[in-house]
Amino acid sequence: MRAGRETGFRSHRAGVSVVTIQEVAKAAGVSSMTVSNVINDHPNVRRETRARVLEAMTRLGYRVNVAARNLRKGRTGTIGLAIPEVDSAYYGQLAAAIIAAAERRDLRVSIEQTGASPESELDALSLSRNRLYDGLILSAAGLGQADAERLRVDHPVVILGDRIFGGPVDHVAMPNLDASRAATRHLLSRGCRRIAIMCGAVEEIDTSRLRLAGYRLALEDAGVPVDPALVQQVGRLGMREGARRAREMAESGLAFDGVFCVTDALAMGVLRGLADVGIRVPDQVKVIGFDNVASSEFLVPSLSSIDPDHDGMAARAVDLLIQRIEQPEPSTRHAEFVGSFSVVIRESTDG
Amino acid sequence: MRAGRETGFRSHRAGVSVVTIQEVAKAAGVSSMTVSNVINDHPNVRRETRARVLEAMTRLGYRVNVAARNLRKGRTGTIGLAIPEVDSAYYGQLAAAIIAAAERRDLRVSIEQTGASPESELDALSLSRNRLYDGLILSAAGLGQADAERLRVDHPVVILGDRIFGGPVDHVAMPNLDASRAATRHLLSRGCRRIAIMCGAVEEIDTSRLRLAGYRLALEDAGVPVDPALVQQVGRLGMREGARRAREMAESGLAFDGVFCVTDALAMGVLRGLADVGIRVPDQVKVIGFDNVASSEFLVPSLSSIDPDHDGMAARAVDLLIQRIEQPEPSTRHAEFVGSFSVVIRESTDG
DNA sequence: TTGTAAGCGTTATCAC
DNA sequence: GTGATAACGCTTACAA
Repeated sequence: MRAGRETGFRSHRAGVSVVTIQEVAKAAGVSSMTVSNVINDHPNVRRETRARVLEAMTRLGYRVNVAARNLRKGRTGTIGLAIPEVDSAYYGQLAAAIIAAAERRDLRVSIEQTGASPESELDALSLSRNRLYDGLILSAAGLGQADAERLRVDHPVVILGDRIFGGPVDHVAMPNLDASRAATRHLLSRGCRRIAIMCGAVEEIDTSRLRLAGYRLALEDAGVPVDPALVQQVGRLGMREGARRAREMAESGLAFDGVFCVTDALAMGVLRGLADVGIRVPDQVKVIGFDNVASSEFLVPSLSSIDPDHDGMAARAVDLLIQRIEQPEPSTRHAEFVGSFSVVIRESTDG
Repeated sequence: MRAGRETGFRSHRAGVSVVTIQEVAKAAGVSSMTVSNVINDHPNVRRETRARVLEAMTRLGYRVNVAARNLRKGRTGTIGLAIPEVDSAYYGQLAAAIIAAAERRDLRVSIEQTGASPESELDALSLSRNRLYDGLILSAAGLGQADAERLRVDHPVVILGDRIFGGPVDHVAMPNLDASRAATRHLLSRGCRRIAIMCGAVEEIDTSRLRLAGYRLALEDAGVPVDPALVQQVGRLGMREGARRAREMAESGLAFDGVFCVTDALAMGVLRGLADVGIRVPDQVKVIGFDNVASSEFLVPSLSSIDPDHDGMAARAVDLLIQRIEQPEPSTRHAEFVGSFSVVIRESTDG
């Protein structure tokens, strides 16, 4: 294991030597502390000394060992972001917003994919508690209200999403109810009276349940009866499911003149499914989605949608996490923040 | 800094105690080594001892300190994946494929966004060399052939992409030339004779240049002259640029009956742009993309595309990286792997 | 302005 | 099967 300590070299792997701060110090004729001070831009180093150290660092090819630094500092400068999938437009955009917000606060972000399983989400939590990250932003899709207590950890965590409210953690949520109500109201304002909603299962408190509630409120506001046949629940909130269900709805003879989809992915599928069966959007049926993913603007017809304030939510989540990291006051009450939204009107409802 | 060592508690942050292996050891009446052996599932621990240790661990709420372990082991069990953007369908799918491949090899993946800037890409490289990751898969978009030498590092790196060939690193590339030739040939086979290509600037060796070369070859194969007016270079390979340029092409009076777009994002934009000016796809113009992103199947019309073997490329990249990690033979020749592809025919070329 | 000493929490080594 | 010891490479605290 030891290989020529005297020579000033140690190796982890055959043939590859690792330069330490000590070796730089020896080469520059200073102590290791001075090297450390140079690395960390501490003021109390003479220009000349600094130059000598820097020269030695370059010459030897020195690289900090982040693991050692993290161990010593008890901080990593990195936060974890756990999302269900990296290959979805929505979570991609969310991740980009979080990265941007964290960067402004000099934090790195490490993205972790959970596949929406409760186990993986708890794993991510563990890793964070294991001091791999200074804190974790968890976009919960697998864990539910019943698991709220498991989030009672002595480590900074912010929950993003709609499955856990009032838990023992800070929480940033979407404006589900109001936004869905507005989306449905928009369809009503365009003359729709038989408005379907396409959502996921609503056993738990989650995105689908909240958005369904908004839909119902809007219909009640307008005095339009809620027809259970128009509540279409699908297994996954993806394009394939949206397309298939839209075709089924049309072929079953169900009468509808509008569809509110709880995600843009579903809505993209619906546009496709309606095209398959020759239903014209927006002439015969109007469609609105939720999330305003980047591609919605470029679909044919372009897709009306709810634009949630990704950037605002991301900034808030990062802020909350940083607060917890810097001042972990276990007794502090936990924040619940709900983002804002706007209705983006495009061709799919503009007929 | 020290807070009641006697009580068995130490704290990094006010009010938050951190349980160490030592404390578990004391509580279980064993040495810290035995605890370590239990944690790491070493065989040489008596069942009874193991039980006692596990009980103490649970009782005290022990969590490994990953930083300490990484420092001691010289390994992190994590590889870095540096991609230009996390909010693009293509890179999202690529990341998902890499994560899946790495998971099969018991490696975690940390995703890093570079924004396609050379500096960020070199940053990612540094972090990896700083032993934050065991190795790095770098999807280069900012660095070019001229920077190849900067990749000569004593640390495992695999380059993914088309901007650096024959560099001092392992390299996994797309089948650009053949696939573009096949895409163009497909348009020819559907009767197109005035085929435009939409690509990025081609100053350097990169995706656009290689795909343009494939396009030219296919035309030459078929004896169709290459009209420079049909080579449309745009600034970014995104939807917005595709849409704008398609409109401009149509409005300028340029005659074309097919468009080969070097990314599906461009192609989505083109479909939109052509719709804006009332050109019917595929009747008047046929369109084919490249990448076969998930949404292409659901567009109206659905988009023909080149399906690169993401999974195969991802698996290969991870394999190569693992080889380098496990047996860092600096002298080994560097591998160049080119993936396979298939042409996926959909409505946009099927008229 | 610079150096000394100690220790962050873990695991490899080797002795028992 | 278990334990004592010594690092891993770095930075905080304090002394010079």
